Amino acid sequence: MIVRASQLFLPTLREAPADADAVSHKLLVRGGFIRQVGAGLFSFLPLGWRVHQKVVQIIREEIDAIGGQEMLCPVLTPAELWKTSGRYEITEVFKLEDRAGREFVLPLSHEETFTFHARELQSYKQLPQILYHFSTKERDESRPRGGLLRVREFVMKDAYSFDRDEAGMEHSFQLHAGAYRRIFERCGLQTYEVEAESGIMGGRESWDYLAPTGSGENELVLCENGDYQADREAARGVPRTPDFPESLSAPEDVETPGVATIEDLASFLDVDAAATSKAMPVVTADGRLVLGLVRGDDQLNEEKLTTELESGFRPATDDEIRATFGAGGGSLGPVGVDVEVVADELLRDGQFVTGANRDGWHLRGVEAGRDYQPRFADIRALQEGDRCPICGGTLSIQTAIEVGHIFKLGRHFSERFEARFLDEDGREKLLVMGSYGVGPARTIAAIVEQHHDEHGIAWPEAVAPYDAHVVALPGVEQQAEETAAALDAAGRDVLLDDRDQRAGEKFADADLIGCPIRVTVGKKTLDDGAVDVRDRATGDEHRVPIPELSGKLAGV
RNA sequence: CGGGGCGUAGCGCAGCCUGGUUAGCGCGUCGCGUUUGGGACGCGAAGGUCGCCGGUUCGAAUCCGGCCGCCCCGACCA
Repeated sequence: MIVRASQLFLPTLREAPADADAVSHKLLVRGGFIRQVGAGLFSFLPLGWRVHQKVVQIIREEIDAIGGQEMLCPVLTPAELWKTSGRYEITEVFKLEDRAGREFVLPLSHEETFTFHARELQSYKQLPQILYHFSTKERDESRPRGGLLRVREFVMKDAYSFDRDEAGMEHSFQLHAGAYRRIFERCGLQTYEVEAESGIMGGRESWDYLAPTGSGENELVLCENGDYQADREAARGVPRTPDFPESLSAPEDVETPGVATIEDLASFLDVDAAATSKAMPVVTADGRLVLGLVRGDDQLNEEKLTTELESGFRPATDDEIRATFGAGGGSLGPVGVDVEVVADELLRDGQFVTGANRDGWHLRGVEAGRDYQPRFADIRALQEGDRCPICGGTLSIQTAIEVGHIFKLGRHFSERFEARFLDEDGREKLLVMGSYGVGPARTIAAIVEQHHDEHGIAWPEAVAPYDAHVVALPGVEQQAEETAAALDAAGRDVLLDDRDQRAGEKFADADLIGCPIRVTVGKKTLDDGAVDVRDRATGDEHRVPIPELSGKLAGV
């Protein structure tokens, strides 16, 4: 196929839009792949949609290969389905009514609808099943950001597996894990498969696929020796051992005027920050006030505490703090107050400095178990400098984009929808489900984050908008056409830049758009009856006679 | 949801503080000419409800109030 740039809707920009921050956002907009319509809302222009479709096709092939069956469910969904599942209350769900007042939901994924259909599965003989579709998802995000990284509307491939038992679900889950690895590999995207934090739903196992990038919302933890990888939210690191002062037989008051932060406290008392503790009062969804306690040099991991409390929570207000502890924020501690204390595991052994619940005072030598009775849990966030839990190697943290997420759902939805089947033993049982999502747009953003230089994008072949970009310089239009035709005959999709522009501008656009090879046709080369073939990613350039083009392409 | 920033031609911006010609600049666009292997040059031209509504004033892009939109940070570090 040959497409002429002179007739293509391909508005490239010399400068990045002022509101773009992420590299992928800037380059996709500048290259004429996408345009913003509103916050978190993007149109895919012709070139962008070609890339999107290529990613979609790769996903389709890999999911089909594990037995997936493509179908299509509606976006507009009766609210009743969501009330049945219990997800109607989720804040990010878009809700609307028709003119008769009937309630609808715009789904953020399609578990409800697929489970609704799965009720037609009646016998174990029909299992397992993998059903999927590509469809538009809507999310009322509090804050869209980073171009394609977090949006309010996007196409997602979501697949659902239905099995007769856990073993079947495990098998379906592993099939998808394999498919996902192949999908990202084919897209030229480096990803890491990590266990995800299950959060408020609790108990469900899920894996994330994280692509390390320059910008993103996730943090990937990697061991220098390659034997450990995790999402920072769920990562287990081995922290350093604190330098404890001499222990005391009982807590001792110490006056600390004006000391509000851990840093101040450590230097004022001349103790290791790791030998202090930090108290964070929170209020759970059902109104309980809980004191979260972590080591002074640590940070609380909100997800972990949510899991531990089996409830979401918010920070306590100043008034609540004052009423419960009799002191302000900087002087709180677990001793002598009647509140539930959840202490991090690291506070189990040793003596720590804590707030005294008296403004301007702290306590030295506070010991869990002796001076207060906490519930212990792992609620600290992993931090740079922690050691690998497997080999003791150094852990690094880098930003990443979550491009895929696969869940073992179990019977959560089948129970609510009463999606049962008759098993071999004659008993009626609930379907055991899994769900598997991947976003092509996010995948594209991640690919750009991983494959670009200062001039623009360098697409991996499998997802490039066109295989070759033929730059036709003035005076050799005829030969440029012949070159494009030769590439086309060799089965390549060709973008032929036949615009009446200067060479520099065409080269700059070619670099920006990022097709894997650029073929320059100009007077300089024509004496040899040849063209210059340049590899976008490496910059290598070779002169190739036109008749040999199709044969030479593989080894540019 | 909290904080900060921004909104002036297709894109990127200045002007606003200190109100007063016909609202500018660069890029892009259109026409003519010269050019033509890394974003050329000359001449000419088009293109603006200064985000919206209201107020102050003889006079508002500029000052005041309200609203809308967009971006960034935060929504653990008490």
